[in-house]
Amino acid sequence: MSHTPGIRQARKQKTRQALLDAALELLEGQSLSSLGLREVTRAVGIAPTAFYRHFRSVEDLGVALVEEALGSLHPMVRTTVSPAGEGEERIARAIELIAGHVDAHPAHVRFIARERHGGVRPVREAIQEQLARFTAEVGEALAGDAESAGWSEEDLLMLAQLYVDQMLIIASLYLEAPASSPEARERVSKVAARQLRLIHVGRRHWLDGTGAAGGR
Amino acid sequence: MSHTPGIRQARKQKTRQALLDAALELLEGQSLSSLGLREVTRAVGIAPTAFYRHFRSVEDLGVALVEEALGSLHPMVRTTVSPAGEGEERIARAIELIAGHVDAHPAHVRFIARERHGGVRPVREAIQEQLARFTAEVGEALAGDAESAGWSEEDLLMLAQLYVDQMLIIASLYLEAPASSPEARERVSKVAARQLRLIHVGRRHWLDGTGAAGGR
DNA sequence: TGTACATCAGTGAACGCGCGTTCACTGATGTAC
DNA sequence: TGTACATCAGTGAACGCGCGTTCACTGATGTAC
Repeated sequence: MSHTPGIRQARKQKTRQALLDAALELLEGQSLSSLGLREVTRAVGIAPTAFYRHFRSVEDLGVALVEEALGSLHPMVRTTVSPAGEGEERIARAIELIAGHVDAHPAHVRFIARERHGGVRPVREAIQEQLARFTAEVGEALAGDAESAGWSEEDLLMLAQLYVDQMLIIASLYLEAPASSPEARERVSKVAARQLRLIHVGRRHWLDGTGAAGGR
Repeated sequence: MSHTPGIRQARKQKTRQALLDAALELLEGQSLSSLGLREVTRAVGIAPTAFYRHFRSVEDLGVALVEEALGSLHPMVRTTVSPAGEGEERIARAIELIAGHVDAHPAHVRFIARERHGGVRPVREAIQEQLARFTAEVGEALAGDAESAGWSEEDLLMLAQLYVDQMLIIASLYLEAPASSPEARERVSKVAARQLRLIHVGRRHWLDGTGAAGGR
């Protein structure tokens, strides 16, 4: 506690953040695997060598971007998925959450969509790890839901995975819709709502027909 | 018909294919936006300048790869989705199709997954175009299905889109499962089957409750 | 069939350029007394 | 409070390297007669 250096540490943090911000902006038009260290430092206005005071490599910066893009999203997802409410209302809530997030952080969303299957292994793995966490969290939230009575653990996780993947798909549909066109965005919202609704219908009738839990 | 040059054209075609093959292999470990022209010609064993006899740029080669990866897939998808059969059986058929395709052409599948949201616009657009074609084709196939009686055109396309996205997700799950581990692949098959089954259940009950076509 | 000319896939030298990384440095901030 | 020393974020010169692209070329294949 006594060693809060202050000024020096604060400035370092600021430069670090500037590097992350500049990289994210440059990544709107290219993949991480082609982003250059000099490109980033040039955008920030510092010497190329200063980069090494903050990251070991561009890959390393990419991993930090994953944390920045997804780390703070967990509480949001939990509170959106978890609490009860009528099905249709929860769908609307989820879609608003996604649309709002894409509006607020388009570059982060694009980065995740792009690098999820991108050419930089450590970044890919960091993203998969975060998505696995989301799946587990959504699974827990679903478990505490009356509609999940009688569901096996396995089925709950499979549904959670379906939801998480669907959210990413919806997010990237919003990304592709020109921000300038409210009609395009409205179209995305409508299709997304219908898809979530269909999944919801499937969920409600999952245990029909069989006395047991969903196996053939 | 009289001007089938023969030898020269055949050799050119062969070199072009060698460039595509070498690029695809190099792309297993990186993104298109960081793939170098010299890298590709070096792998083929020709002079860098010869590249220009076949493609205007690496981007251009990427667009050709999209055609190679997805162009021949349309008939397969049509025949797999279209013909009747019990629901469970059709699901098994679709999953086998996907697993088999990933086994036969892993690099193509990885390329599509990676570049779908990748950093090279023309390639991204070529992929979106192909996927839109798949969606339209699946939509047509669904329309000719007894289970789609009473469905609006809009709902059919939304379902088709859900299926196409789901197929891509399943394909990339297979990609991530180590080829050496039959258990991992079996796990993917099981989850995928359940997800398709849940969508199918949703589809069967889509029109319940409302007399009309799927609105709130 | 043979000859003369045209085409064109692939070559190899050359270019200017930006890259990642190293190194010894500077000078403001932090710390001990 | 003042002084002497330590830390460390950022600098700037220098390096060797591979890149994409240009150009005039070569020699096998194709074509016209």
